[in-house]
Amino acid sequence: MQWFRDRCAEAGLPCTHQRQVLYRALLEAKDHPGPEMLYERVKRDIPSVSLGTVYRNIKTFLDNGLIGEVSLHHGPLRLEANNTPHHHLVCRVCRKMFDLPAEQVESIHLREALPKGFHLERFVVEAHGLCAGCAAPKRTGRTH
Amino acid sequence: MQWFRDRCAEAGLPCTHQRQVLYRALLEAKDHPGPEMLYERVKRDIPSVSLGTVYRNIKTFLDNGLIGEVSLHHGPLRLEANNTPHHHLVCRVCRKMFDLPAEQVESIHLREALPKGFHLERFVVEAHGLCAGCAAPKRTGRTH
DNA sequence: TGACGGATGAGAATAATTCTCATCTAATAG
DNA sequence: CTATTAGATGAGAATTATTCTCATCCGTCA
Ligand SMILES: [Mn+2]
Ligand SMILES: [Mn+2]
Ligand SMILES: [Zn+2]
Ligand SMILES: [Zn+2]
Repeated sequence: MQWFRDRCAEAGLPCTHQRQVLYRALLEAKDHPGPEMLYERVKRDIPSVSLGTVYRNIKTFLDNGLIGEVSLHHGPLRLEANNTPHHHLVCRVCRKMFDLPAEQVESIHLREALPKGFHLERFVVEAHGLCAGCAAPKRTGRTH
Repeated sequence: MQWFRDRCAEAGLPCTHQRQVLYRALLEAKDHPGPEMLYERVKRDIPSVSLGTVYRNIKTFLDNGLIGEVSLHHGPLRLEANNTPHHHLVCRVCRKMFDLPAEQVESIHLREALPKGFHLERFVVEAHGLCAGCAAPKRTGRTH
């Protein structure tokens, strides 16, 4: 939590009671919770907190790198008819996705066994980075 | 497309004009489109199609394995404070997620270079399967 | 302490998805 | 080829997820 207060100070973010409780809820969570779940947990300490504040601060924390999103794929469903085994390249900025044939990736190996009880079906690999468009250096001068 | 008609017959699904156009749109798409995008594309051929029909048939196709979802993570945002490098085990049924420390996965190697122009930042690995709860055999007898 | 810029709570607005129901149509039997 | 009918469709309401607006409040810094 001291780390949290320091990062708020660095980023020029007021360290409000709501923010501290929200961040602590996320620190203690082991279940990768979503906004509604965090709202419930924050409400235990601050019954008057609003859902809007939870969403607003989640976004603030993400923008400042205080917390992370579990996946680049939240939001609308995305689909494909391609049923050959393959992985994806994903642009972290525009979220375009490109196919990466499975045979192009060497098989995955673990150094230890998976936790007891989990029944593994397959490994999915995503290459995250910037697509050609998003990696291109900004044009000099006018931006439009 | 013949494959599509055969699979519809197998599954006992009427092979409607809407379904054929929707499936063809997905076959021809290389951009992993979402429901709104598919709706636009189907409307070119069937201007009267409704967005509800697009969503309904997407779900029908998914349930019957005719098409695939790109990721298990669409839907509400999920978050974590854990900023150590790590991957995840993901249950395909209940979508619970468990951490998998990065050092437990041997580094990823490609057999060919990535497509020109993509700037790789990191590989993300997901172990998909069934969690202990979802893998447990159904109790015999009553289901509740 | 006091001033003030950014944060908050309440609730409206928008986006994403699902549901309801009257009507229509693909599949099949005659 | 027509009649039958189970299931599909279009329209739009309902629900869920997220963002926005604004009057008021509070953490920070002088
Ligand atoms: Mn793909
Ligand atoms: Mn994690
Ligand atoms: Zn991009
Ligand atoms: Zn599960």
